[in-house]
Amino acid sequence: MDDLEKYISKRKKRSPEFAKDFESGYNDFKIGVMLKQAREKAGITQEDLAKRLHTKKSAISRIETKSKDIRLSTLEKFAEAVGRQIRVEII
Amino acid sequence: MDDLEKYISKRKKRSPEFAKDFESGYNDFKIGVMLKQAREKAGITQEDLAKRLHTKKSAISRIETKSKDIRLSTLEKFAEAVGRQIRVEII
DNA sequence: CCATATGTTCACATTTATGTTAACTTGGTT
DNA sequence: AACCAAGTTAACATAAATGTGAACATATGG
Repeated sequence: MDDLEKYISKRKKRSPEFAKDFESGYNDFKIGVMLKQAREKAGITQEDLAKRLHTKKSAISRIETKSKDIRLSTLEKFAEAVGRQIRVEII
Repeated sequence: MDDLEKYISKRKKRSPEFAKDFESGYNDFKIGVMLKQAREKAGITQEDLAKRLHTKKSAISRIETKSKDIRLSTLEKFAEAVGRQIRVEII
């Protein structure tokens, strides 16, 4: 069980709401968690990231915790701002 | 050079507009091309697909040819409707 | 403890993807 | 040619992501 799965499992226990959304919807909650971890790994705060993306920390927080859907362009900008990249495959 | 690259190369030659957008923007044009190929490989028409997604063929066409951005949920629904799946990675 | 940095949540504004209809084009068939 | 299926494009409506500011919460160091 990797970091991502551990985090999700922990958060599910704390929040039945999160668990429900996570199971039922698309994988966007997972994406939020992945993005949060990518940012933390890069060692930057939400506010720093917000500045790089010319937005606000509240928007970053929303993406990482509450958003149920996200645009591909947002995903790409976020990833690039933390020094990463997005790969999308149709499998 | 695989099918996707061949198609893109051909379309670039025909349309400088497409070439420009394709190079500069995010990879959403590529996504459109990938989705189109996935649909064709599944052997269904835009209209059939539109029905499966409870939308119209014009919306499908727009996604495949003109859209510069797309929601993750739309991507996932499209892929599922042609019997495929989306994988998103942060690399 | 207090203070400060970091993150969350809410409400409303704005932007933009998507829904929808209709007209048009293209490609193939007879 | 005329016909038909499939795809494209444009215009406008609607829904939803994102922008923005403020208030609140939660850490974390002094």
